[in-house]
This record gives sequence, C-alpha cells and structure tokens, in this order.
Amino acid sequence: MASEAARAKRPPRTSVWLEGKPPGRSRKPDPTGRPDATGDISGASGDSGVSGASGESCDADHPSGLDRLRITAVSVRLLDAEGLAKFSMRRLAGELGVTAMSLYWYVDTKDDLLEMALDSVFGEIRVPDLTDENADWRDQLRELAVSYRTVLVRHAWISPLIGQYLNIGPRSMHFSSAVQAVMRRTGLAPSHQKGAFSAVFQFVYGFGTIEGHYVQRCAEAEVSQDEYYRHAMGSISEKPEFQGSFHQETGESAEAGGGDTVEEMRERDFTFALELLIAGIEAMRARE
Amino acid sequence: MASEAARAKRPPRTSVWLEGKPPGRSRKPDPTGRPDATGDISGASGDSGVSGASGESCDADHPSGLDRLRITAVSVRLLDAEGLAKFSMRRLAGELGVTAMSLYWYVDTKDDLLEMALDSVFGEIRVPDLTDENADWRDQLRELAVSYRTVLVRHAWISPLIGQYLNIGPRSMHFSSAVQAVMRRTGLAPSHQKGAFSAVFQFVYGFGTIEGHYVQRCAEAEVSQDEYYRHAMGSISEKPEFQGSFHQETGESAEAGGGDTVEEMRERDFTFALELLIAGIEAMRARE
DNA sequence: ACCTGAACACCGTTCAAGT
DNA sequence: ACCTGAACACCGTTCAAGT
Repeated sequence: MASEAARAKRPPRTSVWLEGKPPGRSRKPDPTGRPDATGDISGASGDSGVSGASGESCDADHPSGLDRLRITAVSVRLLDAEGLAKFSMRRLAGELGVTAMSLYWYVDTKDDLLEMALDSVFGEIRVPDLTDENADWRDQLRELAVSYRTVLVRHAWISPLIGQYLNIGPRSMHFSSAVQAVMRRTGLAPSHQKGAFSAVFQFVYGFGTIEGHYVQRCAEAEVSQDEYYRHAMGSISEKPEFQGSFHQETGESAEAGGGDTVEEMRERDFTFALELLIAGIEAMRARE
Repeated sequence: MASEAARAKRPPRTSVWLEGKPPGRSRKPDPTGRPDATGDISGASGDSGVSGASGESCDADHPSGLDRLRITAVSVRLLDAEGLAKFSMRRLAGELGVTAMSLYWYVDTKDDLLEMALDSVFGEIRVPDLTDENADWRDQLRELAVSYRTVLVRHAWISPLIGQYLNIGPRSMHFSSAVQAVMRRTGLAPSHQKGAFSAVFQFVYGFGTIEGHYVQRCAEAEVSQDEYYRHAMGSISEKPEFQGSFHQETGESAEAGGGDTVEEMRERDFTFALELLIAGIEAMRARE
C-alpha cells in the first residue's frame, strides 16, 4: 500500500515487438534496419577492440551511420565484453561515436534496446531440419538443447533478460516454434507437451545460466575454471556450515571422483540430465 | 582487449560469506545480528505499509536500532514490494530512517547486502525430514521442488541473484545439502546424482523464474493473470511472425483446450514436468 | 562505535534547440 | 530527418568529519 499513484508516466511497458498498440505516441518512421533483419552476428566473439567512431555507412539521412541494425550489433558486442551491469546508453553511444541522446531517435528506452539485442542472439540457435520426417525427435531435441545452452554461455547477459521480457521477437518465436514442433513428434498427448517442453528447456535455461555466469566470473578474476573451483572449495571448507557436501554450481566433487576438470564434469552432468529428460518423456508417453 | 587494466580497485569480489580472506581490509567488529541468525521473516508478505523510522531496539551503540538482521529483513520487504530494479541503498536507508552512508558501517557493498537478503529467503524453503528412513524419496523431492518454486515466485527478485552469486550462505547450503541427501536415496550411482540434481532443480529454477516474473508483471499492470494473457495473446496474433503456436511463458493455449485459467494450466504443467523428471530418474537408474 | 554531509563519477530520460 | 547540450532526478561509494 505504498502511496505511488501519482507517477504513472507510461503504461508499464510490454515489449518492443508490441509497439504501436497505443498509436498516439510520436513514432519514428521505421528507420532502416528494422530488427526483423538484425543480421547474423553469430560467432562475433572474436573481433575484440571495440573500435570507436568508424562511421562507414552514412548517407544524407544518417550522418552518423546509425541504424537499429548497427546499434543492436554493437550492443551485443559490448554486452558480451563487459556484461549487463556495465552496459549503459552513454557507454554504447560512445562506442558508436555519438551522444547518448542520438540513440533515442532509434529506440524508445533502454529496455527496448535490450529486447532487440536479446532477440538477435536467439538467432544464433541452430534449429534442426523440421521437414525431415525420418529424423529422430530425440536427436532434434538434443540439438536444440545443446545449441540453446551454447548461446546462454556465450552471452551470459541474456539470462536475466529472458526472465524479464516476453521473448516474442521473431527469432525467439522461431526457436520456440521449433521446440514445439519437436515436442509434437515425441508422441506425448498434446496436453502434456507444454509440461515436457518446460522440463527440458527450463532445465537448459537454468543450467546454461549458472554455467555462463561461472565462466564469466573466472574470466573476470583471470583464473582458469579449475583454479577458481579449487579456490572457492578451499574457502568454503573452512567454514563451520560445511558438512561434507554441496557443490552447487561448479561441477561436483573435483578431486573426489578423479582427475577430471570442471568442464569435463559439467559436460557429463549436462549429457546425463538431458538423457534423463528424454527417458522421462518416453516413460510418461508409455503411461498415457 | 579493452584497455581497462588501470582500474582494478578491488579484487573481483566473491561472496559475503567468504569475507576475511584478504585480512588487510579494515573489517568491522562483527556488529550484532550476524546473518547466520537472520531470523525468520517467512511469510512476511502481508504486513504492508513499509513504515518509516520506527526505531524500536536502539541502545547506546546502535542509536538508530540498526543491525544486519534488521537491514536484511527490511531489504527483503522492499525487494518484494518494489522489485530489484527499484531497490537502492538510498531507498533502503530512507526506509530505515537513516542516511545511505550509515549502511556502509554494516555492509561493504550493495552486493553483500543482496547476498544476505538472498540467503535469508532461502531459509523459507521447507526441507523434509531427512532422518525418516521409510520416507519415499519421490515425496521428499516433490516437497523440495514445490517449496523452492513457491519461494521463487514469492520473491521474484532472487532469480537473477541466484545466477549471479555463489549461493554459499548458511541457508542456501542447508537447502542444497537437503537436495543432495534426497538424491542419494534415489538409487542412482553417485556419479550420476549431480546430473539428476541439475535436471530437477534447474528446471524448477527456470519455471519459478518465468512464473514469478509473470505474476509480478500482472500485478504491476494491475490486471489479472488471465487478462494479461488474453491481452498479450491478442497483440501477438496480429503480427506476421505468428504462425499458429508459441505460448512461451504464460501457460499454453488458454481458450483452446478449455476454460482453464492460466494458473490451472501452469499447475498442471509443473506437476507433469516434475513427474516426468521422477520417471526419468527411475528409468536411468534401471539402465545403470 | 556509530552516523552524517559533501562530493565524485556515474546513471536513464526529456526537451528545446540546432543542422 | 537526424543529432545535440543542458538539465532533472536519480545511482553506489569514499572520505573526512561529527557525536
């Protein structure tokens, strides 16, 4: 019952992809590079350097060579390099060689921008050939799950955004329709497909989220994943609460089982969990 | 390769729970209310009002009645009420009737504070009686999963924090040891227990995250969950990308199947997914 | 031992003004 | 049509100073 009635500036915002519902707002006339065609910046990780004002494609109407496509691409690069916390409109503008206010010509809010960046990386998920009638749905499910996980780890910043936005951009939709198409082929009753969908992809989401953050944390601390693991392990075991077991996010007892690396263990766990889920689908189908 | 070598102020921060590792820092002498005993603020949702300076328990050394316990409790209340985005040190201080700088006597950074708040709500998860030898591990797993989900929905702000921090506070550890104890009782080989653990609890994490955010979004927009669903549904189906299916986070085809509410569908999906996971564990155990 | 004021280096966003 | 400067209302955090 906090008294905050007198500040309803905008209606609570839904999604960039749903803009134009209240058509009163002075909308911009669709500047070049509608994010429907954000361009494949797929494995863009390598090209470091984050170059400054490079103004290549600038014509009369775009003196700074700005458009949604370029803004989105540079946003992704910046988010990959420095994380969501350090990403700001001013920082992005600097990278693009303009002032922060210029961005507001192309985008209504920072949230809109992030939603665009999010959808653009969803385009990196490889989708299996859905027209192949002979393909095994298990293989298709594995491919989607592995690819989704890869994207979550490569772009750790998307995790909180996936939880926050509606994820109804064109690429997000393409991905989720593919998943549903595969679910239809499992043989599960339609009323159960959504539950099974959830089981598999919420698992991948959670797994990729933790993994991605761990990887980033190690990179920031400039230590290997194994070093970080041993460090945290050592610190924790000195605490009184330590009662012989835990291993939340790293990857289970490192030195206990054998000389495996964190990455090997994680790989095993992911694979096993995925097979468990497939076995679960088969078991539930048999019960129907 | 961004040139940011000359700003390494602090080492990248690991966790409040690991403080004192580099013992150089001028640590405060353990003010009353160590978060190990943060107190049960369990179902604290109801008591609205967020009262201002109420200074009840103030003695000579705590003129404002401040301590980690109270700070944590009020943080949770504020985070529940207004979300992570609006939570600030200044806002919290205002609520406690002090200036923002006072908080830094009790806490090193905002991150430390959030980690404490996070661990405190982990204390709300109900843990089954692990000493009962006759209990079915399936029931214990269900209880843990349902309770974890409830907490994720009640405190939607914890989702990004769980991904961000190490979750090694006393209450988090208690929860994860409980989960591991249950996993040991499944009959799975020890080397597979972590994978199965992941499958189940990453699923719950993902599910609870999306659900929690959806619930909060509806609350902010001041519409019912069904209204919000129909609204989003309507907007989406006007788009060209709409190709007959999607239903990412809401709860599947609302009016398609029957007159079910969003909440009923979500309940069914969660239950089915959980049974799928249990069936998966059983199937994998049989294969070993 | 605890708390504060002033200050630093940031934010997102608006708005009137420039070209 | 596109871009900017100045301004508003915020941030987290430090540090010297108060009691």
